[in-house]
Amino acid sequence: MATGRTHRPANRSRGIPEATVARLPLYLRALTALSERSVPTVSSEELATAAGVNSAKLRKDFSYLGSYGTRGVGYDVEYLVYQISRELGLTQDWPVVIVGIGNLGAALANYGGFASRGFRVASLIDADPEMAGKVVAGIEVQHSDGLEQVIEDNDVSIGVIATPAASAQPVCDRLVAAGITSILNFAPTVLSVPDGVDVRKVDLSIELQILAFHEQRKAGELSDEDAEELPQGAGEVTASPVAPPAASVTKRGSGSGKSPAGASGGTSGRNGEPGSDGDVPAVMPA
Amino acid sequence: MATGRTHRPANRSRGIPEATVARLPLYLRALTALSERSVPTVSSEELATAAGVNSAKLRKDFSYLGSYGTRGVGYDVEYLVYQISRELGLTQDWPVVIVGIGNLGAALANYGGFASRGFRVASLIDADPEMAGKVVAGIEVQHSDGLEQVIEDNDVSIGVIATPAASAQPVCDRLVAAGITSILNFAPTVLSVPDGVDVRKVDLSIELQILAFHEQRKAGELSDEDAEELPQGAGEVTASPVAPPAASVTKRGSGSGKSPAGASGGTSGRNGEPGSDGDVPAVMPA
DNA sequence: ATGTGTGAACATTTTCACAGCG
DNA sequence: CGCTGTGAAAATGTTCACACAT
Repeated sequence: MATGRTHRPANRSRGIPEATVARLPLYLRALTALSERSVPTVSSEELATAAGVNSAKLRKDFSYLGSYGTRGVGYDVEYLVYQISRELGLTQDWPVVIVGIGNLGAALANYGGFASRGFRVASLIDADPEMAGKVVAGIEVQHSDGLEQVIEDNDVSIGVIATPAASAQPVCDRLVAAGITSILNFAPTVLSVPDGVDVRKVDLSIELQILAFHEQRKAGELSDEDAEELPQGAGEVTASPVAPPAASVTKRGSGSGKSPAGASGGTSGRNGEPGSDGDVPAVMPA
Repeated sequence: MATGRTHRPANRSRGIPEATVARLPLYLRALTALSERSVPTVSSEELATAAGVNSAKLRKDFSYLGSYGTRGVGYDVEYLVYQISRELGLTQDWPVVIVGIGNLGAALANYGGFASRGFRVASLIDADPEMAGKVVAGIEVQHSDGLEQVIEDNDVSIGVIATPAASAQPVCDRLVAAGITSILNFAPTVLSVPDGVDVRKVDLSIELQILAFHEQRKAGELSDEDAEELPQGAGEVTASPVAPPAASVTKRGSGSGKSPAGASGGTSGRNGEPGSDGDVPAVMPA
C-alpha cells in the first residue's frame, strides 16, 4: 500500500473502518445542506443531530480522517465538505452505466443525487430493442450490444444493475469482463464476481422484511401470536412457487397506534459479500 | 423434518441479533429458490453459498432460531422456509402504502418481491392531483388527502416514502400520526420519528458513494492520487447548490481492467438510525 | 469555558474449531 | 463419517469520559 504519507495528523494511517465509510455520505449530506445555508461552522453535536447519529460516533469517525476540527469551536463546514468529498473520491468524476431501464432504472437515471455528487450517467443500457433510442432523463437509451464499447470509451468503472433477477448475473459478467470493478445491484440475486470487484446491493423486499420482523415483535408483545414451534407435520406448509409461504392473517388484531414495549431504534442493516449462484422468485420491473 | 425438538432447543429465548435478522431474508430467498426446484434438503455449506455468506455465519444465525437441522444431513428446505417466514412475520399479510408515485414509487409498486412475500400494496398515494386516478401496477393512485383514511381502513402499519426529499418529513409525520409504526424511506433525508417507530432507509446515492470510496482506493494504490491535505484556503471549495463539490478529473488515469493490490471483499454497509431534521440537495423522481 | 480528539470500557458480530448427534 | 450446534477467541464497532487545545 503506497502509504507514503508518513506525516499525518494522528490516525488516518491506513484503513478507515467500513462502518465509518458508510456514514461519511451521511455527514456529507448534512454538511452540504449547512453549506447551502451558508453556515460557517458546526459542532459535533449539531452535525450529529443533522446526520442522525450521536456525537461521540461522529467525532470518532472524523478522528479516522484526521483532526479537522477546532477545539472549543467545532468544524469548518466548507473544509469538512471538501475533506469528506475527497476521502470518498467525489472530487473526481465517476462515469456510471445503468443497465436495465425499467421503472427502477429510469428512477435511478432521473435521481438527482447521482449527478449531484461526482457521478455522471455515461449511458443507459437496455436489452429490449424497443427501448433503444428512447430518451430517459435526457439520455438516449442504448441497446445492450453496445455495452462493452460504452464502458471502454468512457472508462467506466461503476455499473448499476437494475434488470430482472434472471438477467443480473449475465449482465454482471459482461460488466466485469468489460472492466467494471464496482457494481451496485438492485436485482434480488446474489452476484458472483471475481476478487477485486466490489458489489453492493439494495434489495427493496429485504428491507421490508426486516421491518416486518420488528413490526411483528411490537404486536406480539402480549398477544402470544402464533402457536409455538411449528404447526406440526412440517414439510407441507407451502410448496406453491412464488406464492406467500403460509396463511394470511391480514395483520395482527391490535389496533394501529403505538405499542407497549419500545423495540424502537433497531435500525441497521448490512449488505453481504459476493457469492455464487442465486435465482429468485421475485422479478424486478426491468 | 418434525425433528424431535425437545421444545425450545437451546437459544431462541429472546432477541435475535440484528445482524442475523438482516440476513434471514437472504436465506429465505435462497431457500425459496431451492424449494421451487424441489430440493428436499441443503447443507449449511450449500445454502450459505447460495445466500452469499459463509457457512459458519449461517449456522450461527440459525442457532438463534433453534435447532432446525439434522446433524450429518442438513436442513429440510420446506421446514426452514416456514420457520424463517414465521420468524420474519411473513406468514401474515402486511398491507403497505406507498407514498410518492414517481418513477421510483411506480417501480416499487410493480416490484414483484413485494407481493411475493406477505406484502400487499394497499394503496398508492401521490400529492399531485394529476396522478390521482391513474392506474399503476393495477392499482389506482389516490390523492394524499385520503392517506389517513386508507391507513385506518386497511389497518396499515408499514409505509414506504418515495417522495422528493422536501416532502419526506411532512409525509412521515402524517403516516406516524395515522398510526404507522414502520417506515421504509427512499428519500435522501434523515427522518425524525417518535420512539416506537422504526425507520429503515435506502439511499441510492449513498451506496454509490461507498463504492466510489473503494474504487478510489483500488486506483490510488500507487498513483498517490490527490495532493495531500487540502488545497488550502478552504471555505471556497464549492458552494454551488446541488452541484458537484469540486473539480472534475473524469476518473483517474488508469486503464480500465483490474487493479494492482486487491482491495477485494470490502463489501458491507449499514444503515443508520432515526434522527431529526435534514434536508438535502438532491431531489428524487417523485 | 467549550467542544474536540482519543484511550479505554463495553457491546456486537464474525470466525474458529470441535464435541457430539444421527 | 458428516454436518450441525455452539462455546470461546478474535475482530469490529460503539459509548464513555476526560485531558487538553483554543
